[in-house]
Amino acid sequence: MATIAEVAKRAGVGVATVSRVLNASPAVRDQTRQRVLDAIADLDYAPNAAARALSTGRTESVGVVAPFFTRPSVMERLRGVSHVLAGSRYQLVLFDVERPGQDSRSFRDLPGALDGLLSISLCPTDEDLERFEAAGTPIVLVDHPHERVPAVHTDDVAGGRLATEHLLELGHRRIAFVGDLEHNYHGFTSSAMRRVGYQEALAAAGVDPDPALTCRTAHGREPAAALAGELLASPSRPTAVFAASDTQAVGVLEAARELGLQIPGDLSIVGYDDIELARYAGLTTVAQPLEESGARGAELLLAALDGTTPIGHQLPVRLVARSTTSAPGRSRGAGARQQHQADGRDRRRQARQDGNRVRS
Amino acid sequence: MATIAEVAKRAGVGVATVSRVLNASPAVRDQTRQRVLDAIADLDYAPNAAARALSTGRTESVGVVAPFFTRPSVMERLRGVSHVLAGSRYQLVLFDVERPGQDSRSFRDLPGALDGLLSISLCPTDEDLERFEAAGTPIVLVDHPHERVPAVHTDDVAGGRLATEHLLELGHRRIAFVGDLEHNYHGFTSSAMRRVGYQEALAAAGVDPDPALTCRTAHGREPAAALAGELLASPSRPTAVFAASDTQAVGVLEAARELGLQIPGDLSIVGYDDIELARYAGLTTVAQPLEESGARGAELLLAALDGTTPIGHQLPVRLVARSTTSAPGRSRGAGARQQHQADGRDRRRQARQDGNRVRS
DNA sequence: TTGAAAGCGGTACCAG
DNA sequence: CTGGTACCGCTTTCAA
Repeated sequence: MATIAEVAKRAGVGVATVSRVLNASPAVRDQTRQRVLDAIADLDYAPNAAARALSTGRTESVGVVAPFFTRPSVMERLRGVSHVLAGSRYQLVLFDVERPGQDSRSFRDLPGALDGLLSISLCPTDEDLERFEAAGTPIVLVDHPHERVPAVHTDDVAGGRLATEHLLELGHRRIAFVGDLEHNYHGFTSSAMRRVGYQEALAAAGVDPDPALTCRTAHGREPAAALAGELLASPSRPTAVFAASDTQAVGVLEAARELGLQIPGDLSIVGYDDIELARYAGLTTVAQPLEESGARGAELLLAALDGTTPIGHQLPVRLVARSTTSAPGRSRGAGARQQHQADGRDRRRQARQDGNRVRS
Repeated sequence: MATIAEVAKRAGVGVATVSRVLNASPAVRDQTRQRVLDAIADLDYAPNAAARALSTGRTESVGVVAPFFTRPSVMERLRGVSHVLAGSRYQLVLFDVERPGQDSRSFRDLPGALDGLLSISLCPTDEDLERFEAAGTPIVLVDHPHERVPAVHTDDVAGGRLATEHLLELGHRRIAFVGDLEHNYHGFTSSAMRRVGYQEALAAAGVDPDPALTCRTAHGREPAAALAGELLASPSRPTAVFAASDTQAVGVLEAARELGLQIPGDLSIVGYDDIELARYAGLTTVAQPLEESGARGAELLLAALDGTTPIGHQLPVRLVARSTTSAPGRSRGAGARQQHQADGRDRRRQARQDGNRVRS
């Protein structure tokens, strides 16, 4: 690979001039620039990114950390991020945080190696944050609110409430919750928040919560199916299940079918996220703009990289009633495209209408 | 951010020693090592990736270029790549090649900035290849065969044949093909190959091909739905459609339902890829191991990075009959879990059984 | 408008 | 085992 020195020599100029041409500096005579350009073409020269990074202190790349890359919801967010970043000069470096520990190692080294960081669903520790701040590396959070860091998030508690209220309104009283294990490292809290919303809604309706109906298991369709298998085999089985994610909801759906239960006649099911699959499974769910959240997060990060101080904001959630919910004991769907709007958006930011439009 | 020099000073040693500790060289007395380690901890030192890259010539990162990041099939492949890479020391730099041109720019600079490259579904030009070869940067292809470059691929022609034969066996004669536009830059050829398989199967069955039934449109559910809408409204509509991807098949499915057609009674549909959605849509499809292909590709690349010269191989495809196909005019599914096995694997490599196992 | 030279923060060779 | 030092390739003053 040719170096800048070779280009300079061939063009009969100094390396500084080549550098100027490379960086589109106006302070180069046209004639000179052309000689340099020719030399670059002749030598098939391409600048060395590492050398440039070392010299400038910037790497032209942003990191995206995402847990559970496996999850469709994360994939959809990533898609939004990728699209926005593809239009910028930054490269996207992906950190798949599947197992704990893996990330803490990375996080330490990251500030120096990256110009910015987008954290999806994960919340960096205060220590991590300090490190980034010290290095002047901006961070933006997606799917996790934060006091000090710009974040694009939704109100998971409100979402959980929404799902549960939908079931309550249909007449259900024995409503189970199926969510993730909550001893997550690094504050992956959405399932827990949705559970809180669930409990709030039950309490508000004066329904006595049955602890046996609040279930948690490893994320994924199969664990949820296994759990639901037991739950639904019980004589005191619930008439409805609110799952903290569509993936888990589909697991519950499978388990129910396995047991010969009619959906929604014998069991109503509400999911969360509205991933593409939910639409095809006809799943009633709490929808949030996944791809958009990623895109917004990336835009915020780009803005931060540009020197501005972006402020985060909340995206709306809404209930999408499909065919997995109905009144208990009935066999028809919830009927008439019933859609509750409930964006838990901060009222003080109500004005940001344009920023919060829901694509439907 | 602390530098190696500061650490050295604080530990009372030379920078070389610190570097040795950093790189786990055994040639350091334990006592000295400890002093250095302490200094590192005190200063909260983290090595600078750019400096290291400049010095060693290696960046510890591999690029993954993927077109149409939007496609579920690509996402599933990426998932496999990510999982394997997460277990290595390499970082994953993602290149989303949505629009042409975007990539050619990148490709030029890539060899220097990356230790290796994994190209998904895309085929680099010979020129690109030369550049990588010259830079000693290994490339591995996923979903695209190649003579000179290790690749993990499937036989798309065989897959197209498989789908079409399935329909022919059911008794269909008017079989349409719905695929991507074929004037793709950079050799994204799978749709075209599947079409060839379709045509071969028709010819082998002695069915006169009707050019009006071979359709191509932009990739995606909606374009396919629009196309199918016209195709199916025609009085001489086909009794079956083979779509070059599940996404397009779902579009056809929607269009058919829109027209009030019974599936599979009035129209049989076969997709391709067996993405997660296919399972829920009950779509008959040609399955290929998507996630596995990504994982395999990543393993190959890791092997190449390790100095070995890996050889690519072919992964099997098979038909999965679900409920969108039946004999023409009947209203039931294709029945008894009929599954054709047809991995178009190179017979000379037949021995590599272990490497080609199908997960079902 | 241009060139010389001093870093940027490591690695690795060469002495000792 | 350890330290000094010459690069790695580019950017960016500083002078000319």
